[in-house]
Amino acid sequence: MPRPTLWRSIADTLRGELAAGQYRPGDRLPTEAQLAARFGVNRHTVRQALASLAEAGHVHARRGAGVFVTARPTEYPLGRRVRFHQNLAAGGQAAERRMLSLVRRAALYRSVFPEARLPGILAALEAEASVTRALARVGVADFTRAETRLTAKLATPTQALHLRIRPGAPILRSVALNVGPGGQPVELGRTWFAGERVTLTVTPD
Amino acid sequence: MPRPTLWRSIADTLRGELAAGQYRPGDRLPTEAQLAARFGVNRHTVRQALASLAEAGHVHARRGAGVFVTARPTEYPLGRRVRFHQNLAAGGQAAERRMLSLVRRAALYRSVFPEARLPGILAALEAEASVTRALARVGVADFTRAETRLTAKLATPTQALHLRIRPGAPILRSVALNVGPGGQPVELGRTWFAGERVTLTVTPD
DNA sequence: GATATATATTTGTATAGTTGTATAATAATT
DNA sequence: AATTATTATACAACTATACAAATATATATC
Repeated sequence: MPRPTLWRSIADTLRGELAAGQYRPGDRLPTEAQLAARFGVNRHTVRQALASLAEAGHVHARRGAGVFVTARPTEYPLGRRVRFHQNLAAGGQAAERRMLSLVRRAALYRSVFPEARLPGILAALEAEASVTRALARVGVADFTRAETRLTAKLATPTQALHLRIRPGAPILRSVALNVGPGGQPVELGRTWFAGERVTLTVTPD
Repeated sequence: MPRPTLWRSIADTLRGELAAGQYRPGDRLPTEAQLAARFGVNRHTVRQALASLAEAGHVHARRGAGVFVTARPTEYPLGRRVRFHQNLAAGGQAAERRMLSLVRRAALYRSVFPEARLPGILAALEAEASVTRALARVGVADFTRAETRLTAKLATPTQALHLRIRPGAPILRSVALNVGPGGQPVELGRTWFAGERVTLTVTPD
């Protein structure tokens, strides 16, 4: 059993996204620099993860061009019972943006925006550092928290790195649904908190 | 009172320099090797000092990069109803009567009642199975939830036994403060949920 | 349109430095 | 004598930086 290192957990994440069909055969993966920013690690750490995927035959790199998903994935040694599910893109989940690289505090977040309902949201997010300001740019002047779901999880190595806690430490996952004035959902924000250092307080008010 | 050891005095020195503003939040400390040279000790002794500073949240280390001074955010303004704040291990519990009762489902709870303010509450609890009815017996006809605090923890073996999960699994701890009509606290209830099986949903209203 | 040419991107390689972990040995304390 | 603190050494994992090599893309030129 291999020790859980950073590059291994990154490789696992990418392998999972490949298996889920998030990248199709022949597709180009994000550049090493982009992946490094996404996971908040050095480019070499991503390279090690990619190297392990390449060794397993899942991807192959072309110098100067990029890293590509192998057309015919090699035989899965587990047999014919192994099936992978397509990632069912639920309604309006076209645009997804990760801002891991920007956050270096006691919380991690990832947001999903309905691009069909909010045209130009991606460009606005590129320009603005704040989600609120980006939403204002595309016409959503105000939004309120419609629902917050909370659950406890264990920190993955990558989460642990960014939250400055040890892997396996308890984290608090918050999934918040924000809606606009008309009640239409405008953002689905996931936030992870270091459970040992943070307390969430809910007051009726 | 901790014994005065080498690493403790080194930690004290560094903590003093941090407090004096010699290193600002975000700054990188000298490398462990440099600190070891400065104090004339082995690198491991410095590491022990740094570890204690890290545990206290003053610094955090990034493998390969260095040791950095932590910037501690104090509050997370996520909305009017939801606030996150640091868990400062504020003790200060008054004389309490404890009653442990266990539910054979996915949650454990333990309540604290102010006996001085609610004479006879113990007897009422003995007689009644419901906390609400017991409170009604001692004159608290109605009470409302004034505040709920949530945090993630790891299950102790005992909790794991009752929640039917494995020790070390993530659990969600909820501390709810219930107040009577006049705003006086009548119950402090702690509940543990199996984080892997339970999701708490917070909705306005 | 075709073809060079320049420029920016992207992967490959090399080197050095830093923290994390493991093991063992030595000195100090009780 | 036994436990704890400190030292010593070696290696693993990750970061930082720089540069080379191949590719992609736009631009200019014919």
